Amino acid sequence: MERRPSSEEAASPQEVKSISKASFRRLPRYHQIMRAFEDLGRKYISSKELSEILEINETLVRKDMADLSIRGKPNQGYSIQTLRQTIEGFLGLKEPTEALIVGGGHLGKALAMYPGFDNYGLRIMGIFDNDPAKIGSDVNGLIVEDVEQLCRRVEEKQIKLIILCVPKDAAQPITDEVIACGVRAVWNFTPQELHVPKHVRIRNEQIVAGFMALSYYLKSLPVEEM
Amino acid sequence: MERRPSSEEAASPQEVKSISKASFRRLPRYHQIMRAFEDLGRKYISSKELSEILEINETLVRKDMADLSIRGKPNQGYSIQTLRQTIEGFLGLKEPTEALIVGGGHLGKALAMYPGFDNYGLRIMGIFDNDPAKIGSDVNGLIVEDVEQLCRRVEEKQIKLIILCVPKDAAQPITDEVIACGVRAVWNFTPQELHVPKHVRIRNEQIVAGFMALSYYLKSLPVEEM
DNA sequence: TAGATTGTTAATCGATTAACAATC
DNA sequence: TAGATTGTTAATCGATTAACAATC
Repeated sequence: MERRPSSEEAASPQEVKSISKASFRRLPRYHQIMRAFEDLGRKYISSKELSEILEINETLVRKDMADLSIRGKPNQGYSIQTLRQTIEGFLGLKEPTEALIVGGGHLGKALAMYPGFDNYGLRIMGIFDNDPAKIGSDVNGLIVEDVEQLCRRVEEKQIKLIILCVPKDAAQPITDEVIACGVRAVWNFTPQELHVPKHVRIRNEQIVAGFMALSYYLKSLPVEEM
Repeated sequence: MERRPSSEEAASPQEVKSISKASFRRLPRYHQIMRAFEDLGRKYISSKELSEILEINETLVRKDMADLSIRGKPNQGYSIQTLRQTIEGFLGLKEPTEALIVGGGHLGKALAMYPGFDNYGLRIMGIFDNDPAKIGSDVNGLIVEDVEQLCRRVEEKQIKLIILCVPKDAAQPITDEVIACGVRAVWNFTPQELHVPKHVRIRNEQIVAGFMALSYYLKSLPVEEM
């Protein structure tokens, strides 16, 4: 019998034409929720349930599904597996992404050891520092290398992504250097604003931004509620 | 001579009535840029310059300033110091916020040692774990305490903010526990979606979300550019 | 079938941008 | 003064929501 796509078949990345910015930003949370529900053995989830977890409107969830070209089943909802796989396909999480970490401080080490990255195709291929005391030490099976070697390794392994965990002042020079060697994306954990050519993508993880939002909330609490 | 507010005087928090959500989200980046420019000794910055750094429209910058009740000087721009102080006042960064870290793994340690928090009034008052091997060890001058003591410390010190760096499965139970002891905000570094009462604010730092956005970009690069 | 749920269109809301007058 | 820049209003754009028909 000929195999036809079932109504809740995952859209391949190509099938997802375009997606709104706002919808794009919600994908990681959808993905995480799908993983949690899969662990619980659930097969379907309704837009109502999703909307309650994400604290957004039910219609918005259905709009997001439509953007992803995912079709649900009346009376049942959306296939959890399909939704997860569609997001993974769309974001390219099924193909591996090799990355190097620059900076062997606490944060760099914490990221090198983060066990979850595997699930998203992120492979940490090396970690670099300029401190002789750190060079040669073992981090989760990786040997810390001299940052002098960084560019060579980028070229050898055709690395496209750098994870930046260096002190602020080193951020821009290292970024310039690795871009010259072919890097296309920088995951920036420093508080430095980086300047890069148009073909390079930056993602700033300004850790302190999260605190600021909470501080605002805590400070504006009515006194009697404190 | 009577002191009158100069045209670029900082608005006190009360003076900033309300601010759009989108504008609120930009405050941390404005703040960071102001710090960098102060270090360089600059006094004023124009909306054009800011718009270029942030890659947003010039008018939007002026709208944000208006939201913050900050007035610029024609021909000069906005006072860097005023802008920084207004944001700090608005977000409550001038008053200290005491917090406890739960989880003494790599990430918990990295956060406990993060030197930048001081500048934002964030004071890490303790770090907790349930692993006997970690309890009693020193992290940046703090002694890791047994998580059994957590609630007691929250109450003693009237802690309102918890920084959560525990394994996924421990996230919800610990959250429930500290909320019962009076905590009002949770800075969640675990990938667990948390359920909390309405009066508690959550900030999720889903680390992996940043990677997903970069993965999408890298995977959708035209082949000849790879 | 009735009920639950999806899917889509039109209306609304909020954020951004264009245009231009006001100011130093 | 001319030029640079702010400040504000109206127009536009994009995202969200309400309403309701379609489906199992």
